Amino acid sequence: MDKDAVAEVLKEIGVLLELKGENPFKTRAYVNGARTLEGLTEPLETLIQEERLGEVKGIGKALVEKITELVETGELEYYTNLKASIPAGLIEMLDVQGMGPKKVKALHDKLGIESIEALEAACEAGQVAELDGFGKKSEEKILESIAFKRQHASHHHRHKMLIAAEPILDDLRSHPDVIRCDIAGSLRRGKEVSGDIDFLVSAKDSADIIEAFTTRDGILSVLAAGGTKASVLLEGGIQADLRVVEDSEFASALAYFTGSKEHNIVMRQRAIDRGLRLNEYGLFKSTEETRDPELRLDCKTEEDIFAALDLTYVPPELREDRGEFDAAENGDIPRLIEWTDLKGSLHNHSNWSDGHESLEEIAEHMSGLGLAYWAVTDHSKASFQANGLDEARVEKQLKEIAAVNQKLKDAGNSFRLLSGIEVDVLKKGLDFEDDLLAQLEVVVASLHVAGSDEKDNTKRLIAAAENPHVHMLGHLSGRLLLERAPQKLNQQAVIDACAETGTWIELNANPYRLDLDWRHWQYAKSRGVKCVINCDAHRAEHAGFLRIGTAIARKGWLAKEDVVNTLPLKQLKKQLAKKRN
DNA sequence: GCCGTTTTCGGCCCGACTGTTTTCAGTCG
Repeated sequence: MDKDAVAEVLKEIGVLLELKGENPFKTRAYVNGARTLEGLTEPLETLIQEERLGEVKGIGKALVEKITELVETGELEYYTNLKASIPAGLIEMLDVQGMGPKKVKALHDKLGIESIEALEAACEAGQVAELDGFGKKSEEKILESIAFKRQHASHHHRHKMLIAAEPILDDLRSHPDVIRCDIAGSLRRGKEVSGDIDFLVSAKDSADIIEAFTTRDGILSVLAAGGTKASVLLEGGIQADLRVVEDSEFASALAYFTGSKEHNIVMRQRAIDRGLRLNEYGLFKSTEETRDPELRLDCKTEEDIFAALDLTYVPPELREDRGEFDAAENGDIPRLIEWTDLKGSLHNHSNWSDGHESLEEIAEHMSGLGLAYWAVTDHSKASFQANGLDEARVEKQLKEIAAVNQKLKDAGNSFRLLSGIEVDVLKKGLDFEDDLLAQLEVVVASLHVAGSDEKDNTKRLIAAAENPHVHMLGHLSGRLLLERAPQKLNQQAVIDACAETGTWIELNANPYRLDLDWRHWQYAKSRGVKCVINCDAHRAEHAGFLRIGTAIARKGWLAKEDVVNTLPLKQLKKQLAKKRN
């Protein structure tokens, strides 16, 4: 079992223990352990073999034993027994608004409720309101939440959130009463999916801002509206929250509402260690509960707060308690990549396979955006459903790309199309022979049809990485966010193979993929593996994915020099030639 | 369950809100 699968088991143990009513700090220890595993920059197998796993902070004796059992046998008796003792439906019930472990447990103990359906029926029958700690209102809220969950997905892809959020942000910023305004929450942290959009505003007077926010076009319903906060439901079932604060509180409120929760916990502990207290209202010279302005340190910006806690600034994308505190203490926070650093994309499609535009149209559009190059990597013949190219069509397309480039050159335009292929990684090997691949400037190898055997899938991808003509692996895990889980695969083993062979790994910037996942990039970077942020564009407007992919790369701690397609064309070509030599 | 030059036991982040309560437990972010 690989470390991600182990982490998933530990997280589930945490949830199960909560439902059992275990000590909350014990449940947290499991969740912390899971997150620690995800962030390891050394292979888990090595740590186990060398008996160094227990030296990792957050992993003690009990977790070492359990993790070792999982890695070595793929199973864990403790987990199997725990799972068997708790009905699966209880976990699902935690997703209902207002339902936490205690309430789920009470409903199970007293009414024998084990599923959302049973919960709904009990509410409708009025049984829930009879219980201690519940009432008529609880019953109504539970029914409302179940209905809402059925109608709307609980999370939304990043591009949908940005499209919904940015016009609102613009309007808030142009409101005369608004002093400062920003998006907070997971959207600001660059997360691949978010549950809601958080807006933070500082203003002298909040009433008019709340009014404007709750009455704008495109709002399905107002969920709550008070003096300083409001929640609305936008079209598409997206929830948006607004919080208005005093300008003197803006920095601490922005830090607080940006999170993550885990990051905030460490920040507050650092404050305590220095005899201070940090909350959303400020950083105070007191360890007692206070909002006294006299005791408040003057922090106008988030930078000031970090500085007061002896840290350099931590960009929002890194605030996940995955090593940012050590780095910020030592001045080792990298200068993260900006999307304007990118010069092109190396995995894209045209109307030769399942893309929308012709080669000429693509060149015109991408050149117009100010990019320097754009690789055309249509599907190979095994992807029949996508109109994949056979050998003869590849040869023909090569000539057409040369013709388009000649035209650009004659017109004095330095933009270039690069020839290429997204070659299928099949059970028997790559879909094309080496001599054909050698003729193409960019070769992306992608596993489109994975088997059910983890070892076999892993082996196939490692073999692809070992091919000297393959520059990079495309959308490694094959996941579709909120739709399809990753393929059965030992991603760490594939990353190791890429490190050894000098193969790049794509960060597929399609908002449904964002694959390789940001959680793996710190490890890949530590092994010296280079990243390529690719649009996997099927339409010209997909060039905009570069911005989303960059947010994920930043979350993975990547700097400009870690990403190959920040290079100008000449240097990129040199790097492309490197592996083949 | 984890952690520790003030500790191997007794801590473990913080505040608001909600609905249920006469003072608070549970949930949420």
